[in-house]
Amino acid sequence: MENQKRTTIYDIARKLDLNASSVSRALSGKSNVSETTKALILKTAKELNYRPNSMASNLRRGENRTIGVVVPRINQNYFSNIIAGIEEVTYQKGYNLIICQSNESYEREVKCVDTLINQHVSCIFLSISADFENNEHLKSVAEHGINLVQFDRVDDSLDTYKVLCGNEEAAFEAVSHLIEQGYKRIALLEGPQNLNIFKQRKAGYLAALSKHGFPIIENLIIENAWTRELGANATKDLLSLPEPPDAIFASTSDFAALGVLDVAQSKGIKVPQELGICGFSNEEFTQITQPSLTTIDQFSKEIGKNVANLYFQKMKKGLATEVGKIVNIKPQLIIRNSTLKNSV
Amino acid sequence: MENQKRTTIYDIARKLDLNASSVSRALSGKSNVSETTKALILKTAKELNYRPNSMASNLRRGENRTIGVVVPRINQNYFSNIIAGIEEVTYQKGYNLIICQSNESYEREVKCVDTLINQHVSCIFLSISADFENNEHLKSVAEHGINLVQFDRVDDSLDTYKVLCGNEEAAFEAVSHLIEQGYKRIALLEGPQNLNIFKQRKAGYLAALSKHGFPIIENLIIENAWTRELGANATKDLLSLPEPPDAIFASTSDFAALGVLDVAQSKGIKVPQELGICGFSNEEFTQITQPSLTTIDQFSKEIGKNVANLYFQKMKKGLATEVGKIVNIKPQLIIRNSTLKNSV
DNA sequence: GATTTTTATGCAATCGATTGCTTTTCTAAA
DNA sequence: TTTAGAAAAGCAATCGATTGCATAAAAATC
Repeated sequence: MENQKRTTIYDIARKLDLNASSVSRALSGKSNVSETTKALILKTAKELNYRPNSMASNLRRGENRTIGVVVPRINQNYFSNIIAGIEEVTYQKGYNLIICQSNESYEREVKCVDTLINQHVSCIFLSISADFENNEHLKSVAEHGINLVQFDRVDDSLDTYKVLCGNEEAAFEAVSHLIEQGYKRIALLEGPQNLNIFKQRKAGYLAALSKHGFPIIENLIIENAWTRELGANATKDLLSLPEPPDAIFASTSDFAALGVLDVAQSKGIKVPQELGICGFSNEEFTQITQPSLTTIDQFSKEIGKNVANLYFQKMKKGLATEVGKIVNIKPQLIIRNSTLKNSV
Repeated sequence: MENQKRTTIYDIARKLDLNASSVSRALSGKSNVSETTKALILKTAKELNYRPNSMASNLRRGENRTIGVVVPRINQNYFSNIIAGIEEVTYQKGYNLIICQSNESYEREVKCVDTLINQHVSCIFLSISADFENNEHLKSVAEHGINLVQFDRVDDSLDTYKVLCGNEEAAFEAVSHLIEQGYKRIALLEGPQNLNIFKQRKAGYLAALSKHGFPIIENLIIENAWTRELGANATKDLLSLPEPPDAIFASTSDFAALGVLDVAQSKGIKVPQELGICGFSNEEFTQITQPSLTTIDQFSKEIGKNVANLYFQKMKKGLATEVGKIVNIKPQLIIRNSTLKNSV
C-alpha cells in the first residue's frame, strides 16, 4: 500500500493516447484543448484517482503557495488566535501554512527560518523569540527573495512589513486609568527588555506617570515578572516594602496579574479598594476571576488577519510603497472590577 | 530582489569546474567525494549563500518530510496543546508540519485533506470535525499511500492508527464521583452524537448510573449544550423542572460547565451544596472560578506526542502489526470544589 | 476548391536535486 | 614498471508538471 505508484498526467495521457502536455493543459483549465478531449481527460483523471503533485508543479513554476509562520509558542492563546486569523485569510486564498514554534529560543527560531527558506515558501510571518540575539536570519530571508512580515514582537532595525499592537499607547491608557481611579503608587511588572514590546509598555507606563506629575519610583518597577508564579513573587516583594504600592500594572501578561491576585487574596488585601490590578492580553479567564481583571485586549485574531492581508494586498501586488508598510492594531483597555476603586 | 535567482548546485559546480552530482554528494555527506573537494564545495556553498531546494529533492526522492495536521480549531486550548505536543516530536525528527483547521466543517475538512494529499505529505494526523458526514476522504488518504493517524475524534469504522482518550472511562469516573458525593439527580449536557467522543461520554454516564442503580431520567439529558451560552440555557431549563437535578455533568466542555455556574450564581444556588458541577477538559480557568470546577484532564500535550510517536516508532518502521495500532491516553478526574458536597 | 486563420495536439526543454552506471584518476600491490 | 583495485568524478536519466514552439487538423475566408 505504501509503495503503490500514484497516477500522473503521463498515466492519463497514455491511457487516452494523448500527450502529457494536453493533459496538463486540460487539468489546469487552459483554453487550448478541445472540449471533448478535456471532458475525457477530466473523466479519466477522476477514474484513475489522479491528484496533482504539488512538489512537481511548484518546482516547475518556481512558486510555492505556502506561507511559513514562526511564533514563540503555538499553544498560547494570543498566538494561536493570531494563527487562526492568518489561517482564515490564507485558506481562502488557497495557500497552505507551515507552522513552526521557536519555543522562545533564538537558536530554534533560526532553524525554523532556515527550513522555511529551503521550502521556498512565498512569505514568512514571524514574531521573534524572547531570547532574540540578532537579525542575521531575518536578513537572510530577504536575500533569498522571500517576503517577510513581522508582527507583535518585531525587530525595528529591519525595514520590513510589520503589524504592531500599540503597546505604548495601551500601557499609557491603562496607567492613566489607574491614576484617574485614584491610585497613588503604581507598580510595574515588566518583561524582558530585549523585546521591544516590553520596552514600549514600560515607556507607556513612564509617560503616563510623568504626564500626571507622578514620581518614578525605581523600587516599584520589577523586572521579568512574566508568569503567574513570578508575578506572585514580585507581589510579595512589593507588598512587604515600607511603602507598598496601591496598584500593580502587570504589563507582561494576565497570568502575572493572576499571580498578583493570588497573593492579594491570600493576604486578605481587598481588590480593588486596597490594591488595583491591571493585566495585559485579555485572556479568557480575566472575566472569571473574583473580582474580574482589568486588562488590555489586543485583538489577536485581527492581528493575524492583518498580517495575512498585508502580504496579499500589498506585497504580492508589488504595492511596496513606503506608505502602509506598518499597520497598527490599536488595543483596547477593558475596564473591569479589579481597578474600579471609585465605583465601589 | 524578488526575482533574483537562488544559487543551485549547478552554480556551485560551475564555479568549481565540477559536476553537479559531486556537489550533491558532497552536500549530502556521501562518501564518494574526496575530502579536499568536499571542503571546497562546502566553502563555496556558504559563500554563494546556497540553500537546498526542498521541492526539487522531495520530488526526486519521492518523499516529503512533512506531516499534515487537521484539527477542528487551531485556537482551542485542547487542540493547540496537542499541536504543541506533535510539534515537539516532529521538530526533533526534522519534519515540518502543515497545519489546517476544518473549522468544524466537513466540507472544509475534505478540502484540507485534499491539499495535504496533493502536497504528498508523509502522514496525516487528523481529528474529525463536528459535522462529519462520511469517511471517503479518509479512505482516499490510504489510497494515495499516505499514512493516517486519527486522534481524539476518530472514525471507528476505519482501521487506522488511533490515539484515544478514554472518554467513556472518564465520564464513568466523573459520574461515579458525583454519586459518591451524594448527588441523587445527575443531569447530563451532551454533545453532538455524530461524534463518537460524545457518544462515549454519554455511555460512561449511563453506565455509572446503572451500576449504582440510579434510574435514567430522559428529562435530565440535554442535547447539544456545547458552549457557555448553551450550557447556561440548558441549566435554566433544567432548574425549572418540577424535579430539578442536584448535579450537572457538562460532558461537552468546561465552557458549558461555566455556563452552568453562571446560572447557579445568578440564581443564588449554592455550589457544591445545592448543585454539583463537573466539566470536561481542564481548561485553565477551571481552577480560577469560585468555586473551582471539577473537571477531567485529557493530557492534551501527551496526546500530541503519542500521535507523533505512533507514526515515527511504529508506522514508519513498518511495525504495522495489529497490536498497538491504538493508544489510549487515560484521562484523569480532577476533583475540585464544585463537586465536594461532602467536605463542605 | 484553395488559402488563410484558428484551434488542437505533440515535442522537447525545463525546474533542481538525486542516483545508477561509466569513466577517469589515484593508490598500492605484484 | 605494470596492473589490479579502490576512490573520485562525470554522464545522463529521472521525479511530475509546465510551457514555448512547432506541427497537424479543423474551421473560416476568399
